[in-house]
Amino acid sequence: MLTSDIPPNQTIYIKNLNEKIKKEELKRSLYALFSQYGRIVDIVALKTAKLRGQAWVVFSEVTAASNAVRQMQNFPFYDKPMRIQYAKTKSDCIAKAEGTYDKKKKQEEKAERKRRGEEGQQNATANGPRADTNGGAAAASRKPGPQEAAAEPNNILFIQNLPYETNSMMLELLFKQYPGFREVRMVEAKPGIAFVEFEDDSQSSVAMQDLQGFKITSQNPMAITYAKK
DNA sequence: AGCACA
Repeated sequence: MLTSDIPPNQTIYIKNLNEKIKKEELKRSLYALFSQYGRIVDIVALKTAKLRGQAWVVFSEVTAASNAVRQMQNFPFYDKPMRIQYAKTKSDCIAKAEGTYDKKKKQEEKAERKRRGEEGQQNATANGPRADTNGGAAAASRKPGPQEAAAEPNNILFIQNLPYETNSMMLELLFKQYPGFREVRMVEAKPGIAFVEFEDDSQSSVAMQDLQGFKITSQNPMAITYAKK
């Protein structure tokens, strides 16, 4: 169709995103959702009139992008199905890494766009701590420890070793991909852990198998066990 | 609907 004309790119372009979500939260959630396909190098999201509701997720590998395009197509994200394509052009961060980034050319293109678009530029933010904070080796104080005695199956899962900034939306996005998902409960007093409830033991087990060790950030593989009864 | 990165 129309979208498949675009050749593969390690960056995916996502549209039909919920425009009410704040930029930083959007990036975090996209990170949580897409890092299952590979290493994410950068996420770009702008809230300008022309660019809201869209985002670019840059992977280190084209294959990761390809899987993401196929498997997350129409995924209900903040109540709206995501529309995913390959990006039309190479991301700047990639060009820079390859040494092919041409600043002059970039500026010309930008001027060109402005000429045609006539947009009222308002930025306002500029504080972007970027979503790819993969070097956050600071926290991660919780050691899983030798807690043998595999608990008996339970429809409720106990999640540990989550990065501090994890919120329930991020976990919900991950876990609701599995049938029988009911809800996520976080414990405000205890950052780094959460409970995720499914309808029955077998459904919770499937999710546990699949998401065991899943990294929301590169430093935090999540540790999933059955909750104690 | 809309393809940026300052």
